Amino acid sequence: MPNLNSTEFIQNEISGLALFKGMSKERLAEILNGGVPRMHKHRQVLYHAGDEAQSFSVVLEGAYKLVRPTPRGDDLIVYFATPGDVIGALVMGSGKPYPVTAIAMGPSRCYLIPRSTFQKEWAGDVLLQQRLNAFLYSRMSLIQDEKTMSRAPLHQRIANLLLQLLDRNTGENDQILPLPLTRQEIADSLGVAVESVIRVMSEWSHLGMIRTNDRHIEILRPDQIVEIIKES
Amino acid sequence: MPNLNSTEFIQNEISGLALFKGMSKERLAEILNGGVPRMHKHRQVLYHAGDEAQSFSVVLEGAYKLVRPTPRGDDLIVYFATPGDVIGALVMGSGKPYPVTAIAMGPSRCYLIPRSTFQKEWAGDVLLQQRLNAFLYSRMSLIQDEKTMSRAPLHQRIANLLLQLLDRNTGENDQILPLPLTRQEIADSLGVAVESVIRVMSEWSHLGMIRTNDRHIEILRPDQIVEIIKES
DNA sequence: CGTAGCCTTGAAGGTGATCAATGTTTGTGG
DNA sequence: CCACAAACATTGATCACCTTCAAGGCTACG
Repeated sequence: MPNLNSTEFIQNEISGLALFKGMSKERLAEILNGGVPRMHKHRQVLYHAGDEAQSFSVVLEGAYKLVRPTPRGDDLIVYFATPGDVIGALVMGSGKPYPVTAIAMGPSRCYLIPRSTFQKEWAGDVLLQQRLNAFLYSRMSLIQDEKTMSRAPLHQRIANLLLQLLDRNTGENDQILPLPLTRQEIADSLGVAVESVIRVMSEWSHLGMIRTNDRHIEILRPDQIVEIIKES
Repeated sequence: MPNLNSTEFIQNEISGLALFKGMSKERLAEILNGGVPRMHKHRQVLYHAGDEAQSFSVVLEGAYKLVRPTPRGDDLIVYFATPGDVIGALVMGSGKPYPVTAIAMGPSRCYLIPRSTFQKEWAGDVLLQQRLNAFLYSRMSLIQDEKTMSRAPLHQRIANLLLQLLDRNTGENDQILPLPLTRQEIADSLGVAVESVIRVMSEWSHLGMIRTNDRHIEILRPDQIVEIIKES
């Protein structure tokens, strides 16, 4: 950890994100006005569904899951947010409460920006609006992709999810999923029972296609996983 | 049908939509520049998934379904677009081909605007971008709502869909769904088999909860449908 | 008046859910 | 550092729900 002025150091880090590409230092300072970095421990809650939406965040490190409670007790995971993602920003414009709960997956870090800054600086900035649009659009595409497989057998849907997440990998170690993931979370993301997920993935483990080490899933044979999706 | 100058008449009609609320006549003319009204017959295709995205549309009358082909032969419906909706606009910014196929449900009418107008007038307009954002956001909410019910029994998911669509009703006849809908389309929207949908809805028909007349579904007992979603 | 699209019904079968019990790892506090 | 709790992974048995396949009827429309 370099021992820099905290605010300045973080602004340097943030300026590298796609969301802020090509913006001047001065503009960036306005856009981030009033923001603070925040650390979260594993399973710590950033905000609850139903809370008044008073801030939004840029993910810097680790990962957060966006979760919706279901009528039954169990949760449904709507999105996995990884570094560079913005969470909670989409609701800023509407004046409604948060629609989902955000929970850290492993130790994570984000930059938390007050709602007032959104209204003053973000809402009227065409470029930012365009980029938020692009985020929303890609999230929608992911959901639709998965929905398209709703009639496919479970092993295909799991394979699809793993590959989706693997695609987010940046740089080195491109065989390990970029976020710690339990079988329960995979099940919650697909809307199926844990046991079903376990049965599928246990088989893959025995076949040597994947390996799990403390919630970190390694894809040993991506080619075989791809094959699973394609088969009849 | 009043016999007015076509362009002017339609601009009058369009100016009433939420998307363009509060815009001046002059600005509206710029925004709609190069656009043409277009009629579609039942089942006629507005554009195909994979086609180069050269235009987008505002729905004026009737309805369009946005469809994704699945690996198997069958289709999956990702959205029902009704009057006031914009379709194809979200992909304009990305330079990619259309991600879905748009098909008219019953005789329908839309206003088709060239991509160039989007780039010249829409992309740089903060207000329009905000409103497109809001559209995207509400579509996302609908999909998530439905995904939240993925583990619920089928009759609850069908009930949820019907109520979602009933909510779009504008004014009179608030018991009849605002678009002609086949059982096949309900099945394609939920990602289940037609026969399953039929079995559920036939029972409801016999119980007098719904009634179907040439693809127009009437909800006779909304209260009972609501009850179904809540039970256990 | 025939075809195409849509609806219906029945029988058989499979996939994944549920329930229950147990093992394993991680994290916490004395 | 140990003990205990909590979270996570696993396995088996049973069963319900939905799918699939097949056959037939109804209605709209050219």
